[in-house]
Amino acid sequence: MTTDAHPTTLAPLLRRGRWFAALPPAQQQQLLAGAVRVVLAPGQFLFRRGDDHSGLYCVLDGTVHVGAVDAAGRDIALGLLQSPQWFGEIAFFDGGPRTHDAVARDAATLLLVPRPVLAALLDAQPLWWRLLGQLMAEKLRALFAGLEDITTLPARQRIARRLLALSDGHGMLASGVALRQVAVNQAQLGAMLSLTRQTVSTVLRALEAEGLVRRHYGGIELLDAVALARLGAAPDAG
Amino acid sequence: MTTDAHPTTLAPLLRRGRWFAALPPAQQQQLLAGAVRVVLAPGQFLFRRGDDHSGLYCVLDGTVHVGAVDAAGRDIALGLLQSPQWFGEIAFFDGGPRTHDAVARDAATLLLVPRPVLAALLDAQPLWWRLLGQLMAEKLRALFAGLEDITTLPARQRIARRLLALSDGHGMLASGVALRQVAVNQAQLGAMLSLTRQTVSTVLRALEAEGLVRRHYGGIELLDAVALARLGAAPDAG
DNA sequence: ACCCGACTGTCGGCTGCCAGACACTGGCTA
DNA sequence: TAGCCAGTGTCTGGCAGCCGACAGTCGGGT
Repeated sequence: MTTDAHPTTLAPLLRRGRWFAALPPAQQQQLLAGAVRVVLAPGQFLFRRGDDHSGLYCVLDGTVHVGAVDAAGRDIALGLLQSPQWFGEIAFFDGGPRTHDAVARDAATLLLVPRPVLAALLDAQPLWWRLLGQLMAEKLRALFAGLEDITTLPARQRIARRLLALSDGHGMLASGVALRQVAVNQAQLGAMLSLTRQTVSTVLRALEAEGLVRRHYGGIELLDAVALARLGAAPDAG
Repeated sequence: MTTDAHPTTLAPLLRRGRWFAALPPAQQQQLLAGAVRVVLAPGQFLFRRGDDHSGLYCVLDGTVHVGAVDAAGRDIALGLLQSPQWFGEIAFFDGGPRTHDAVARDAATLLLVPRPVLAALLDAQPLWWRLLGQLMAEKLRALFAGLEDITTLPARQRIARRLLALSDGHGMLASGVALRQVAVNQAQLGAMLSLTRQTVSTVLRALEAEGLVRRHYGGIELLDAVALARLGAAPDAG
C-alpha cells in the first residue's frame, strides 16, 4: 500500500497548508525526503484508537475521517481531514497510543513520515520539536473553540460554525484557500456536533430556504459565508 | 505581587506533578531558578482571554479557575487547577493570545516563569521545546476525553467522571496523589459540564443517597471512587 | 436498464435538561 | 448575635432535540 513519494511535485500542494508553508525550506525538504505515499481504499482504517503510533501523516487527496466509537456504539466524529492537513503528531511527544480512529472516507492518498524517520530528525535537530509543537498548538486551539461551540450554542449556530470550519480546515489552511463545497453527509455532520441526523436535516433545510447554503447529495455548498459567520457569531440571531 | 521564589523548598511539592517529576534534574533546576512567586487575592484575574502571554505558570497553593465567558454572559469552565499543575505553555509555540481567563478562586500562590526567561531557555536548549510539548500533549489528551464525555454522556455520568478527574488532576498528578475532597461548588461543576446548577444539585443528591459521595458546603467528598468510576464507564449503568 | 445501498425528508411521541422563582442554610464579619 | 451573602434545595413549566419509523431519492455497479 505504500510507494515512493515524488517530493518535488508535492511541495506546492503542501504549501497550501499553513503549518507546512511556515516550515523552513530545509525542514520542508527533510519531511518530503523521508515520506512515503499511502493509498487507502474507501472505508479502510489507517489506524485505530489505541494503536501504537506509526508516524506523521498528511492528507494529499480524498478525505480522512477522524473519530471514535463510544461504548454505546454511536460514533463521535472529531473532524474530516482534507488536503493538506497533517496529523498524528501527538504521540511523538508522549509516546502514547492513538487517540482516535482514522478511516478513509473516499479513496484517499496520504503522505506518511514513518515514526523512525521522524524520530531520527527529532534526534538530530531538536528544532523539530518546536515545529511539531506548533502543529499541536493549532489543534489545541481548534479543539478549545470546538468544545466551546458544542457546550454553548444551539444546533443552528453549531451547524453554521462547523460548516465554515470545515470549509477552511479550522484555519489550518493558508489564507485564501477555502472550499465552497463541503463533502460531508448529514449524519457525519451530526456526529461532529453531537446532533442527530434528523436535526441536521431540518436545520440545513432552513438554511437553504434562507439562501445561505445549498444541499447536495453527500455534501453542502456554502453560498453565503459572510451570513453564516454572522449567524454563528450572534448568540441570538435569527 | 511577586517576590523571590525559594526554589529548594519547592522541588518536593512540584515533583508530585507528573510533568515536572519527569523533567531531567538540570531542567527542574532551570525552571526553579528562573521562577518568581505570584500571590493572588480571591477573585483576582491572572490573565484574561486575548491577553498577550506572560509566561508559564504553576499553581502552588489555592485554586485557579480556568474558563471564559461567552457572548451570552454564561461562563464555561474548563477546569480547576490545583497544586502542582502547570499551564500557559501553548502560547510559547504559536505566540498567540491566551485562550481563556484564569482567576484565583481562593487566595492562590503561583509560580511564574516569565516569558523572557523561558524564551531564553528555549533558545539555548531546544530540548525545552520537547518538554513543553509533552505538557501540551497531556492537555490535548485530557481535552479529547472531556470533549467526548460532554458529547456522549448524560448528566449523571458526566458528573461522576468529572469528579474523579478533578480529584486526580486529569491524570496529571503523579500516581497515588488523589484528593478525596473536591473543592468545587455545584454551580462551577455545572459550568464545566455544560449543566445547570439545578441539575447538578439533583444528581449529587442522588449520588449521596447511594453512598458514592458526601455533599459539603462548597465542596464534594468522594466516598467510593471505584463505584464512581464504574458508573462513569458504563453507558447504561444505574 | 435495472437494482441496491447509501443518503435524505418528515412525522409524532417522549424526555432530559433548562429557566425562573423562591425558600432555606452555612459560614463569615462586625 | 445579628446580619449578610454565597451556596443549596426543589418546585413548576416549557422546549429543544432525541428516538424510532418509514417513505422517498440519488447514484454507482453489473
